[in-house]
Amino acid sequence: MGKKKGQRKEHIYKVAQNLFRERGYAATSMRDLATAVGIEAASLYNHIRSKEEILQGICADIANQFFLALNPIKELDLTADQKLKRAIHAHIQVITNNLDASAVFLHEWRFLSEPFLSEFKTMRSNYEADYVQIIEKGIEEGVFKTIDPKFYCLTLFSSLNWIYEWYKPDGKFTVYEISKQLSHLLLNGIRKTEIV
Amino acid sequence: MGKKKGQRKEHIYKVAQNLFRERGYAATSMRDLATAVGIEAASLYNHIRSKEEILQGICADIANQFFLALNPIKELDLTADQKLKRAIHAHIQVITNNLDASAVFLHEWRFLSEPFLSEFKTMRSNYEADYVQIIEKGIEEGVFKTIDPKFYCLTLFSSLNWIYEWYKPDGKFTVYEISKQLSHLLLNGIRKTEIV
DNA sequence: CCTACCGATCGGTAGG
DNA sequence: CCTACCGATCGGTAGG
Repeated sequence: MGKKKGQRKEHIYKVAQNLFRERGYAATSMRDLATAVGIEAASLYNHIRSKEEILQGICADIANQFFLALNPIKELDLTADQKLKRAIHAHIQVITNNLDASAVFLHEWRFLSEPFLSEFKTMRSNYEADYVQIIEKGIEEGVFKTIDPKFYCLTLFSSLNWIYEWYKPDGKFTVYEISKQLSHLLLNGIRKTEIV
Repeated sequence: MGKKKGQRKEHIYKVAQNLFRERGYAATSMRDLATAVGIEAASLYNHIRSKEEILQGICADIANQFFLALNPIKELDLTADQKLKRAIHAHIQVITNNLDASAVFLHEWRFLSEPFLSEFKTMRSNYEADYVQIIEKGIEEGVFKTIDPKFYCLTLFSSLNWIYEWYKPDGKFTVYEISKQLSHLLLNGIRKTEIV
């Protein structure tokens, strides 16, 4: 019984992730969601408390996954560029394993109400700070150029967080190839002979 | 008289750009817009035909600006990396000169109805194709590594199109500095010694 | 540019 | 999980 109800809830979340991604959170009605699930709108409330609860669940889940992927890498005894490579790979894996949910996480978080909105922003700041730290260490070690760490970090994330837009699980690139090429590009650029 | 009405319309568009960016197109009501403008909701319709007409206007305007900025550069007799640098600078200028409108253009276009939606997608494809062409030429010329042009292009745009999120006109970086640093980063990476 | 109002749809609840 | 329904709000119109 409890198991069956959990499965249904799971299903509602999966469908919601897809609809919120495709149409946006605000433009997706509970009737849209119910129809896609195959039940009446009122019946949704036997499984979830509110529309926003679904959004909260999606955002918390993805946030958690990002930290679970990054935390072990932080402790490793590696040079900054190797550490950054691993972090990039971990981040890409979370996105490609959760295409719909990642898209919602990245674009629909602004519809969270307090205190979830503030929690989200704090969490995101912490995550970015971890990356900034790796980059700062790399500059100290002389592995990286003396670029502004925050600026580099924003550029890096923009590239990583765009992947859900074009990545296809059965496309021409594997996750490993994307990760390798993106790391290479952002670490070494595309120009053959560097002009200083 | 006609001039006064045009000014009001202009003002409605400016306010709409800001609201659509902050709250999203779907979550912004015509009453929100009217209140922010300082009139009643019904009065908006003396200046605009519909909510979507505003979105269409914003998207068309920004699309036009991107092409106006890029077209003259395409004809120039420059190496691919120099041409790409100029294109990047032009693209960044359009975004930083139209922060609200660019954000709407980049994220709210999916609420366009047909035929505007199809027109938008075609236009965007053409713009991307212009960049791909520059990159392909650079690979032929031996200026660029043999990276996948489409892949590089997507990464490039993701970095450029993220700028509106953090750029502040009175911030620590000028538009010229951002453009220079971003070109440098994406052309040369951040690693000091390239590992092949 | 306003008041007054339209039908449609919204998130959610009552009660079974 | 359903039928029936709530008050609120939506984009937009009529008429002045």
